Amino acid sequence: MKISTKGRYGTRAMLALAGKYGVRLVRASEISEGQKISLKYLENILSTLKGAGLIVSERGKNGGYALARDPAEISLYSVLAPLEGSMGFVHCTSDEPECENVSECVTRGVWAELKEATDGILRGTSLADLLERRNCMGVADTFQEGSG
Amino acid sequence: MKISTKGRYGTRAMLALAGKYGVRLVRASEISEGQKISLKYLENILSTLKGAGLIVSERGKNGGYALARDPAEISLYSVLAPLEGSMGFVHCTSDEPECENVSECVTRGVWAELKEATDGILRGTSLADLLERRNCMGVADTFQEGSG
DNA sequence: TGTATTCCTATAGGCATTATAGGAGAACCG
DNA sequence: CGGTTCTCCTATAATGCCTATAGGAATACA
Repeated sequence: MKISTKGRYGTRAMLALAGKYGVRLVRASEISEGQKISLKYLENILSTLKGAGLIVSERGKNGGYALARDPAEISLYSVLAPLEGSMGFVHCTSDEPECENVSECVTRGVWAELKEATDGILRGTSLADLLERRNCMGVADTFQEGSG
Repeated sequence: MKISTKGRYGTRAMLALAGKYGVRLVRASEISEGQKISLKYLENILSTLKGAGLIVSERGKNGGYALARDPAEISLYSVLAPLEGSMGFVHCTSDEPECENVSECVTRGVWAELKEATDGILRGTSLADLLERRNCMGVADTFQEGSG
């Protein structure tokens, strides 16, 4: 029932990039320092996000990362999905659509309901939505997170 | 994002008990064999469920387990909560209500939404509901589960 | 006294998550 | 060019939780 650190760190990194969308590239080290995430670990996460087509990058001096498209066009679902591996509460509602006992499985329906509900929320929330919330909160340029 | 084996096994065990509610006690070994769960592991799970007040037990010969109350009065949430440890998607929406960065935390609101949605479904689904679904499916007395 | 069962505590095993490391490749700049 | 700064790639270590197992004590009944 928990979102992994990859999912949470990745979300924060994406928000950091969203804050500079259309302005400039952001170095991994900037995000790492601002959010207190290990640089190397963050690199792995950014690599996954790039593989998913969510961000673009430029190497070399003055290089860095940027969102591949507008923050309003990037849902939380699309960020979490590649980082979490699979988004189901049980195996058989995500990776493998069925198992030999599907016809007798009473609980599968409930797990599927859970997935539908959460998928809906995550698909319906974009990075831009979250940025807007931040503005309403009148908070600074960082995206701190506690022990969570 | 996954429900642990404890949560899933526990749910199945509770369904097995629900099937005999008001009829007789059910031995752990019966459930273990019927559902292909290690007896010892199942004992641990049943112990947790008993600690949560969901089931009662009798020792000794002819002993066994039974639901503490009507299946209609036992929600899936109440079954999963003690087995899963905490039902939040992040730490700060379950165990610790707040962290020092709560005021700046943009993502917490979304994680809380997820929790509300799933909690609602799980609280709204009772063991009796699931039993009824089984009857509609015209299936036998067991609660098999696949790889999930 | 024997048998069947729950109950309690400790501990081992597995394995995914989490994180670190080192260096290769690429772009810029003087 | 050569130095610097950055991404990028692969491998591997460390951690910790989840999963499972084990042995035996307590209890009930016949």
